[in-house]
Amino acid sequence: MSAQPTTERGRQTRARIVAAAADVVAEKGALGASLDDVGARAMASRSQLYHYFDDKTDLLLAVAQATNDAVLDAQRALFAGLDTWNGLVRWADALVEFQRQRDGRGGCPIANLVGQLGEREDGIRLVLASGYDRWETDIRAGLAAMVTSGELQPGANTDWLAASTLASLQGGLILCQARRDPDALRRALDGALALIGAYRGAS
Amino acid sequence: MSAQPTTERGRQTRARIVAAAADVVAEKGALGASLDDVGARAMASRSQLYHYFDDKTDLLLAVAQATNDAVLDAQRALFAGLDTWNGLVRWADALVEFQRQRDGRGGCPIANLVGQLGEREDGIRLVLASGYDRWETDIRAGLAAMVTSGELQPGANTDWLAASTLASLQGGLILCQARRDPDALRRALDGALALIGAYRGAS
DNA sequence: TCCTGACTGGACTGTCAAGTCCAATCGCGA
DNA sequence: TCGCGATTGGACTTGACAGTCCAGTCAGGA
Repeated sequence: MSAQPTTERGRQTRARIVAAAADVVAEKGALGASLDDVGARAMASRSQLYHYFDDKTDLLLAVAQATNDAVLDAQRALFAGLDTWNGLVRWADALVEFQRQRDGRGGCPIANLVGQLGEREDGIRLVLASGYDRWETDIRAGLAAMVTSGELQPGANTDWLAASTLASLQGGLILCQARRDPDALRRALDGALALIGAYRGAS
Repeated sequence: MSAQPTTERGRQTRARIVAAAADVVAEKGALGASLDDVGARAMASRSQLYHYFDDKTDLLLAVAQATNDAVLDAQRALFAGLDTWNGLVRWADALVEFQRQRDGRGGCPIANLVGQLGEREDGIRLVLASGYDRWETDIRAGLAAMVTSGELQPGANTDWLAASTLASLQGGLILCQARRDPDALRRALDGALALIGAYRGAS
């Protein structure tokens, strides 16, 4: 069984390993990432890796959790504004702008892990699914607030709209990634916005 | 340079290798698929692999092309009906039903390859992007026919709607794959249908 | 101070996979 | 039939990587 660090030094070492592993996985893929790479980047020896993690799969599980946190934390400020139409538009604009800065490279880190490990590591798949759940919940909360404030009509199905919006985002990111074309994400999100916009209050 | 087969026997061997490789890649992932696995499944020796393909990357390129063809060919009959609203609904229903039969497993084979190889093999990424282009083109052609027939309003932007629909489908498939929940795809496609539906003729 | 458990260093092993090589066989065209 | 290029068999080389092992060092509590 992998040991939980009990000292401050141990916590830092474990955190360094996970951060390094996330980097290496992003760069070389989950299967292509070697523990030698991870150890070198984390300035940690082999025994440290096996002190804190059972095996490579256990480490990848931690990487999946860290990836969820990174993706969602990066949007935290924008999520807070999702309770107004303008905030929703700003969120979409920011996502597109981010892809533009990266020239359409990279796609969604969570989706990449799903593609690499989703069919082969059920535990990791579940972690990634929980990341999507959190994402969808944040979107839904914003839409629900817009219903409460009257900015969206009371009849708007926020469960469905949130699910559909996250799907548009994820699909837009894949198309953007495959084509290196941020406009693909732009079109996808414009579709999601148009769908939500159909429920805007008459006011 | 990899040799193109000139005899019938050679063509069959090459085809057997690509089919076997596609199977193994689907099962174990692109990096996890070993040439020994592929050779065994294709009843082909190591020299046969290297006779028809430069290296593993070259083989994976052929697998990507075969995957495009498989995904699009499987929908060919449904694509033909995309020129009516009912045909569009049937297409969506068939995609959801297919995921139900698989218990939400597998996701989109093209998207899985993007996640595994998109950031590391540019040639393969381009092949996969061309698969998406063909897919989007088929959807767009159906929508354009609906505009021509008057089933959609003349102002409907078929480029945008096709791109947005494919994104909803791809995103729905990823969410379905991560959660093992075909309803995630259902909600995503319902979003796409609702967006298109907003442009249906007044008739 | 000293003891103990947490933590660390790094060599070592066994396995497996990509790619090479050469000899052998097949079958079409002259 | 004969020659030759296309095709095939499979052993071999080389390197990389996951996981093991043991001998340490560190630091906080008694």
